[in-house]
Amino acid sequence: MHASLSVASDPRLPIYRQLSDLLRSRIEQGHWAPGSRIPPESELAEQTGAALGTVRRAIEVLVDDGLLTRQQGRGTFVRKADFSNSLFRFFRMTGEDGALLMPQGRILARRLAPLPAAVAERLSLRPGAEGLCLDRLRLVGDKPALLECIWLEAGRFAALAELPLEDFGDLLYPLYERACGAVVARATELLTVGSAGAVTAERLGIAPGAAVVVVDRLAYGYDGRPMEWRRSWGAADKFAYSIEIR
Amino acid sequence: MHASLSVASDPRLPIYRQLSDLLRSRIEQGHWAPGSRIPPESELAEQTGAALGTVRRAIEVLVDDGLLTRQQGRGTFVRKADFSNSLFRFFRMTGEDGALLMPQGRILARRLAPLPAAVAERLSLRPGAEGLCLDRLRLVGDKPALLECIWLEAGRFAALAELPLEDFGDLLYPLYERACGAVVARATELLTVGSAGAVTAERLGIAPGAAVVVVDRLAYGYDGRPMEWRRSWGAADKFAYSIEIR
DNA sequence: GAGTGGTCTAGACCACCGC
DNA sequence: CGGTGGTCTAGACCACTCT
Repeated sequence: MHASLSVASDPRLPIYRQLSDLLRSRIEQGHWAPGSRIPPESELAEQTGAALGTVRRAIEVLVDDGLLTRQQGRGTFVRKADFSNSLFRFFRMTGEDGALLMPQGRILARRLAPLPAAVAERLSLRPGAEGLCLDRLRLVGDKPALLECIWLEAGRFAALAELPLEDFGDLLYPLYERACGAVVARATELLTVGSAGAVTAERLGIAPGAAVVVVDRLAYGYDGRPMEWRRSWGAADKFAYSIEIR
Repeated sequence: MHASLSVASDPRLPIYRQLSDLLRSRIEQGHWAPGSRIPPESELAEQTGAALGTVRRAIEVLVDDGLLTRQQGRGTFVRKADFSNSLFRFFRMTGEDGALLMPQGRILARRLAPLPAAVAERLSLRPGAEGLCLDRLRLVGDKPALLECIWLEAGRFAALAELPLEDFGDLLYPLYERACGAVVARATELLTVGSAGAVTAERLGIAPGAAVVVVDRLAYGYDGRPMEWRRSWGAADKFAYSIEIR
């Protein structure tokens, strides 16, 4: 095929696959910024020498992967991940009256310290590398809902080490983007159940030893590399998660 | 379009949508049995008057929905749902050495009784309708792992009321199919965390009041109607579930 | 080799968006 | 109105499975 297709993609793969790999790499390398519009299908077809239907199929792959979204009449856009409610999806986050409430975030503590070995491994960093650790409380309607322990690479997130704690705001990921140019594309989570230690229980306002749901999250950037590790604790009696299986 | 398309499908919808609705209804009405092969795309195209590409797209919808699977060179098949491990996906089901173990099933009790109101509602049956209730223990390596309470419509599953308890085997869904001709297509599950009552704790071999994960499942047949409701309890310390979010 | 799904093309027209 | 994605067609050729 054309030159623009042969950029380090296995030529035995179907063209639409090679094309989607090409587009994916452009997105991951920041060639097209998150939220921005990519060129129209017709233009991509012309540039790559593929038929329009083939370009459409390549885009379809990335839409299914959650990297792009299409909007009829407007264009195709690099998707900005929206994690504003993702952790709270597992928990009931309504007030007394059942209304949805916007969770607040409050940084309890911040410190620079070597990354624990397990965290360093998950972040693909060398053990003992300098890390930035945040203790954070999330509240729904002024009541503690989640306690979070967050680890970041100190160098990349140096700006957060200086920022006044009051300026962190309720959402961290937009802050990462504003202050450090780090954009979260996706994340994996592991849910388990444990029991609250004394400190955790006190901060969450529950009885020591009470059951808590523990969510370990590893967040990745558009380059596919891990960026943030966090562990969250929430009262188990507030936990609910529904799923469809087939 | 052609007559075969206009079978009660909104004509304003795209043809591929109407077609997938048509195929879906045929599957749900048992026109093509689970596991069997549907006619080749070329034949469907000819019969319906649609282009091959349009038929392919309609099939694609159902493949994405999990109703069909394609096999290159062989054909397209009505998918048989395989729930053999679905409940255990949330739990660690390995032995001491980490090897995967086949869970066993043991019926503890069986009785005919009016469906509880909440169960009847979920099964879309009238309150007080006769139900068949099974108490079941699932074991991994001879150790209790899950306790289940299962409700079925008594009429449809009459064969199970007579069957010796030893003949139920380790998996219920294949039994439903063999004995009652009822095939499960999909299910929804709701996970919450609770604490074990005296009886539950004793049967699971855990301390009374210990945290348990509760899974409520509603299983549907190919006709889209609910068929079985079950609630399962498992020790929370064995619970683990991972998910990818974006 | 016959039959099936998988890929690809070239071109047409429609539906929606924003100016 | 022009530009975008959404649908649809008709046909070609490839890759795999089974016999």
